[in-house]
Amino acid sequence: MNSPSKLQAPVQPASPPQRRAPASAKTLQRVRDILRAGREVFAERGYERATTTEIAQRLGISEATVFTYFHSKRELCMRVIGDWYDEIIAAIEQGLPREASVREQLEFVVHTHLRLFLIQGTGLCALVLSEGRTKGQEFGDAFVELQRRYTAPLMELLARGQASGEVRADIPLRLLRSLVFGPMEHMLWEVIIANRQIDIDVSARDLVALLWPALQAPQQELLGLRQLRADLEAALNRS
Amino acid sequence: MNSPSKLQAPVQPASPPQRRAPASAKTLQRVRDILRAGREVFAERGYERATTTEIAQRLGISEATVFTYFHSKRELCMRVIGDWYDEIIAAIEQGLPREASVREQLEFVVHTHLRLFLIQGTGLCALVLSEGRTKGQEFGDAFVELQRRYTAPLMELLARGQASGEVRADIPLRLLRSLVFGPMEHMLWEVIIANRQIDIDVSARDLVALLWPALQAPQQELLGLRQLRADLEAALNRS
Amino acid sequence: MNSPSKLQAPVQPASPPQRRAPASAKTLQRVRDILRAGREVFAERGYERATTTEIAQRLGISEATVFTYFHSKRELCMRVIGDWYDEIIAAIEQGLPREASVREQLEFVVHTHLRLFLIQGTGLCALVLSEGRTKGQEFGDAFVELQRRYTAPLMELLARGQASGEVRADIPLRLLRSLVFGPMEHMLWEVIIANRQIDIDVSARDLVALLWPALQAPQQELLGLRQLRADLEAALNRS
Amino acid sequence: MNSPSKLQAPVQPASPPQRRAPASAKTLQRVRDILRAGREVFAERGYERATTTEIAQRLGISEATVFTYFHSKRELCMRVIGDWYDEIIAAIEQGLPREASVREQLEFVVHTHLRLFLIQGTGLCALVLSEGRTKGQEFGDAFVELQRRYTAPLMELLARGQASGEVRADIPLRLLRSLVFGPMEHMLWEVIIANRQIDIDVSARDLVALLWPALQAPQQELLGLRQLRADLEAALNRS
DNA sequence: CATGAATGAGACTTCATTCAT
DNA sequence: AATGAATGAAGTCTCATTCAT
Repeated sequence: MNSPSKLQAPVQPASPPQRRAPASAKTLQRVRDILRAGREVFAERGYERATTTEIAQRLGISEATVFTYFHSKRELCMRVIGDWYDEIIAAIEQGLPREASVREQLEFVVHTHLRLFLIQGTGLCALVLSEGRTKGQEFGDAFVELQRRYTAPLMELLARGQASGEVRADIPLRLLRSLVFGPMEHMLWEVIIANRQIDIDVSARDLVALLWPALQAPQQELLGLRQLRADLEAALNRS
Repeated sequence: MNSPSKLQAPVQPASPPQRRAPASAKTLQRVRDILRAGREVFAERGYERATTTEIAQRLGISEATVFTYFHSKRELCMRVIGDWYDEIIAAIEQGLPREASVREQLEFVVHTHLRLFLIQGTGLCALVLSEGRTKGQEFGDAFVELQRRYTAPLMELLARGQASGEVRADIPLRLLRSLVFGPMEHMLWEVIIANRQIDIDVSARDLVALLWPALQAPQQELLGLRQLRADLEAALNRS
Repeated sequence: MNSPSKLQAPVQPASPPQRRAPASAKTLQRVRDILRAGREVFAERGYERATTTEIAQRLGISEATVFTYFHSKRELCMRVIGDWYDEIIAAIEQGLPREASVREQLEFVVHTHLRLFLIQGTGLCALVLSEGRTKGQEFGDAFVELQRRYTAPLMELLARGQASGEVRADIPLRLLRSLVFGPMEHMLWEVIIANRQIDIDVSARDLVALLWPALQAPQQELLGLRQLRADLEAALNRS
Repeated sequence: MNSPSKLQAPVQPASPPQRRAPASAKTLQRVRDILRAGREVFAERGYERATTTEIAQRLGISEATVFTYFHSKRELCMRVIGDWYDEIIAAIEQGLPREASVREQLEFVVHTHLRLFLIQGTGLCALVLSEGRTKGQEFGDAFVELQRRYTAPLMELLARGQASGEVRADIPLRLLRSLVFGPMEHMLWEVIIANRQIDIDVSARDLVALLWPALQAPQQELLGLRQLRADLEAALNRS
């Protein structure tokens, strides 16, 4: 949680005597409250249709109080997005079963993404999608870095897979990444637009099963399975 | 209105607001002009940041004239999106080499999508993405139908592939569709956000090459081996 | 009237086919109305305390209408000030009795300034004074040019006086200008702050009578004696 | 409060808000600090653009503390202006070389004014100029008295000059005062608006030299200089 | 005494939309 | 049909000021 993103100050004061404002417990709570309400409203409405009035109303505070803690609507939105990214990144980095096979790790990554997006993320996902386009202006510049960190765990995983031979190496990593994230986001998109519910566990398993042949080295799967059968037969003979 | 799609007319623009009028050539041209300018502005700015003022200015006409032909900004935007969908659908339906192999047809579909999206569609894509979320309100309801028609050619293609044995039949069509559209959209997304240029021909070919192994029917030996492996895993889990 | 100040578009369309908008009579009247109300309010309240709300209220129009004709409060204020300067400049340039003696012309300049300032200008004078300080930012840059044009008639007059021998030439023009404008503004200042009324005709005549000895070329005997005195003082300082 | 001026205390700061309190040294220091910071900020920004936040920040204290010692922003500003006036008045009253000639005293007055204005006063000068206009409301009433005390030394000086025959008596004192203060302020104004630097010593001497002929009784200068030459010749003959 | 925290009031500005001509 | 003109409604943001601790 709260890895050192350039976008935001950590909500938990990791190092106390760090900045000028000691950030009292009360202040911290207010910041958290506003971020929570802001996340809700931005997720529900998108940036333009979200209003600072509504964010304040949900907390039962004055609009001016929101601006006491965040200089602008834009800054608040950036913090909301940054925090959300950080949560996802932290959840994956901390939970990744690094000892398991590449395929199992891949399943974990996909499952975690689907889960976090679906809990509250659909709106935020759309928020990032629509606001990221204001590229080169206010948002967007910071988004590229967030996006990089966001996809880093998967990229490393795929690179390790390539090194170990579990993942085909004749395709650029970037394309492989699109192969994984793309369908995932498309599924989410369908969930959003068609308001259809899905079973996260099942969907994650199915998606990886579907992708896996494409990620493996050609014939690799076949070779692996033949080896498995041979091993099994040998084991049976030994027993 | 009285057009194939519930939202708009694909090639022959819809009748003017009053269906009493015979839709003179002049009126038709005005509607087309406004739709063209509207598409530009909505694509560049997104719904909220687009202004009717700018749309009128690009045509050198009065803002009020826009409202003579469209009841509201919202209606205009819907028509813009609807027309754009229709264009893509028509381009694919008309150009699809139905005699070629499924793989070749798939390549055509992917290539056409990438091309149309990248010409002017990135903005419109983001527009749909962000506005589609106003679900249950004004947009959104109509989008589901558009989405259905939009993905229909690919769905039919995949269905034919399954029937002919060229595409595996053990996976729901919907998942296969995500497998194709997902990476495609993800690539586009990278193009937008990172401002990176891609070669459409190469990208389309690479993407299909990558996807093909996952779409193909597994060979018989593979199927058997996979079943074996699944049985083993289940047994181990039970023990 | 409406000399080509860089600050404003002429209110009367001097050259009809000049800009895109033909500036209809109605529009021109609105612009004039807003400028009039704006001049009143800015003069009464100063820039910061003037509100666009009040300007609109005085005209019985919506606040939005004000912004239809002026992009911002700041732009409106600049136009107000620019127009006012132009009026003063035009009044002096057109009324100056160029055939009369320098002293009579000087009296005309002083009288005109006092008159125009006192009719409505006191507030505007203070406005320029207080807003000009935001130098190097928004205002101020344009003010230097306005100030130059504003003082140009007097400067030329003094220069002509120097050339003809009616005004002493041994003092920089700039200092002479301060000698004329300074007391004039100070009188105005007293009028404003002490709310005292003055007789413009009398005041103008008195002021010029007072200044004239200081502006005239010193007589020869005086010059020699002054030199003597200066030499003595220098010698004393050296001893 | 209980100070010479109705507005403030010149050297010993006024008592704290509650006159019950004995005005501890600590309290006095606080008041002085706030007045100092307030003077800076009001001078730099003008009344409206100055914020209590910035004043508190410059002292590293809470905004609320400012309001512990001053009831309102307005009151603080009045005290700031009053203190500044008192400083100028005190500097002139204490330094005036009453034994020297009227002309030399005049030079001292002009020099002192220029000096004090240019050190920090330009901003305060503009502050008074712009805020004095809120006549009849909060400021303004007290300003008349300040203005009177502020110009008193010069008025007395001119009156003495008239009595001694060194200054012409056929012109109202008030007009003579404008003749002195006017150009002085106009010079300052140019310094502010054009950001031009001047040499105070030189400027003061030049200005008085320029003004002196106008202040003298007609022919007075000539008479004075002739007397000087006669005295000199007599002295030389005696030596 | 000092202040952290909160806020009411109000400012400027934008924009889709209407209507008389 | 086309538009010039006007505006209601709403939004973001600022700041002096208050009050409990």
